[in-house]
Amino acid sequence: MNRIDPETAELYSIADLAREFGISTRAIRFYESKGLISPERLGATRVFRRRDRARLILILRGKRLGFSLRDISDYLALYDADRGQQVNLLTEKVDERLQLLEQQLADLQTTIAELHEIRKLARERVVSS
Amino acid sequence: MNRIDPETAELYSIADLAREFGISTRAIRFYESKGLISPERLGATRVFRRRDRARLILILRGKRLGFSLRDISDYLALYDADRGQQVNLLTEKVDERLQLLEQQLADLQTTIAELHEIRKLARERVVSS
DNA sequence: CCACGCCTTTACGTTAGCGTCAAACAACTG
DNA sequence: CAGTTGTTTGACGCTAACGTAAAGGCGTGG
Repeated sequence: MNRIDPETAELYSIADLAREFGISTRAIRFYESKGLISPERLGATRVFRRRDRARLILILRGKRLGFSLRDISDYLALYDADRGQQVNLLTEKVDERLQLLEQQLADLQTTIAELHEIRKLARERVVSS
Repeated sequence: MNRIDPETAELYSIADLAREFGISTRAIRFYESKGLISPERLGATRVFRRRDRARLILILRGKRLGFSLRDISDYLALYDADRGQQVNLLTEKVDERLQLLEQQLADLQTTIAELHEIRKLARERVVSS
């Protein structure tokens, strides 16, 4: 347990990940410059492993949710807090996040319901015309 | 039906709404400049009615969901499309929106679940230490 | 009358999140 | 060996969404 298997640690170039996720290499470098990912180097060239790729997925999901990179950075820190963190402080921050997300969930459900309503009204209009 | 009752058409100053929603008057003017709201004028002074206030609520909800003002503008248009719009085109746009929102809903639920998981792991660590 | 508070417009400043060259090096390919 | 492809680090550009003065109009109260 906790052993790293080097065989399964696939390597990705920056272009690989850019292609896979439909983003620019510039964006990826930008995320690194903001400390959201920290790929290894082979000389000067960036080498990404599964961990970096996983983080990228979280970053993009955060963006779809409308979060700033700053927010996403904080969010990633919660994942990192695996070891050697004050647990109280961690759960506190997690709970903060959850509150925000549940507010967002409520907003989202309201909005979805309203759109369904609009569609329904539109259809009724068609029928009665 | 469809009659407007002038008695219930309350009036708000820009400062009223700014205070109520905890935003700046600058922001409200900015939203107007982008065509998201269009208050009446008394001389040069903006006069807001319930309709504008309702729109503001939708705007702020859109922002909490991470949408750009451009997106929100399009969204508001769906509400306006009450009368005299191509119904097909309307429902089409509504459905587009709904797709995005449901993607967002899925992202959100995943994220919430992961955070619950993190909290659970943190607590287990406390117990076993 | 004059200060005070609230309103207006105009305009420049700021931060985030990249896009877009530019210049340079490394490896492969014909 | 020249050319293509992929990488790097700057550095400047750009849009969105306001913040922040600056300068002035309108009404009210002392």
